[in-house]
Amino acid sequence: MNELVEKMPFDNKEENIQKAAIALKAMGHPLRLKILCVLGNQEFPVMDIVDQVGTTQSNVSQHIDILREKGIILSRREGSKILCRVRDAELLDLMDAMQRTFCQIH
Amino acid sequence: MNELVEKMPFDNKEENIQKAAIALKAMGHPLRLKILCVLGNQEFPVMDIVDQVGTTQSNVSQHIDILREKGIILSRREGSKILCRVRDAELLDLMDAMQRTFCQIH
DNA sequence: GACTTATATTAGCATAGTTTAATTTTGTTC
DNA sequence: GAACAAAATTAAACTATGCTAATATAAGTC
Repeated sequence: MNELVEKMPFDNKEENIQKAAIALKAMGHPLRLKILCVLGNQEFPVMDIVDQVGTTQSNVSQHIDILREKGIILSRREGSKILCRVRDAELLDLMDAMQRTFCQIH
Repeated sequence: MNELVEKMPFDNKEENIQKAAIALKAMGHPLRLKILCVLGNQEFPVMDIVDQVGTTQSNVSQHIDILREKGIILSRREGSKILCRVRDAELLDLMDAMQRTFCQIH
């Protein structure tokens, strides 16, 4: 139809762009990214995260809520604690790639 | 020093987190992400991008400025046109990985 | 140098996101 | 069920972003 279509290696369907932008936006906040880094490939209670990131329980809770809402992290209750973890291994790999791409000297 | 340190596979140095968060935030906007998808691995004048993304020249110009400022895209003048492109191949690879991670059915 | 094309800049307004502080809910232990 | 611990919720204040419309700059053409 349009010769530009063939030249575009990246899918630019509105729906996909929206999805990706929502996820990137969720991760694109220093405190939320720090929460993700603290979690890494493990599962931690909210309390532990609060201790690591250096802000209030309320603030962490709100940011965790955003990450959960956007599907970046999962959480489950265990007794009186809520355990959080990064969604899946694929996302952990992506975080690794992000680190390499954005945190090296260019 | 602390047994948690060894358990953390992800670098959580403040400086790196800041850097990555800034980049992710820049990419985490639908219009900016669309600009990046339109660019792909090619170089295009601002005008072409405006035509593709469906908003005003002023708006595109401002978003391009943000992407440039955060080091996501590069641009150069050629005559009366400004040609834009995604920073480097590594970032293109990352965009590819982002697509896979965020745009597939999970 | 007037006209056109391409891009950038500015200011104002509207909306969204962030943090703080206080309160509430949920679960556990005695 | 009182007291405590863990997490969530709410509201208010603050800050940042995004968009529009208008204007400015820069280069190319006649």
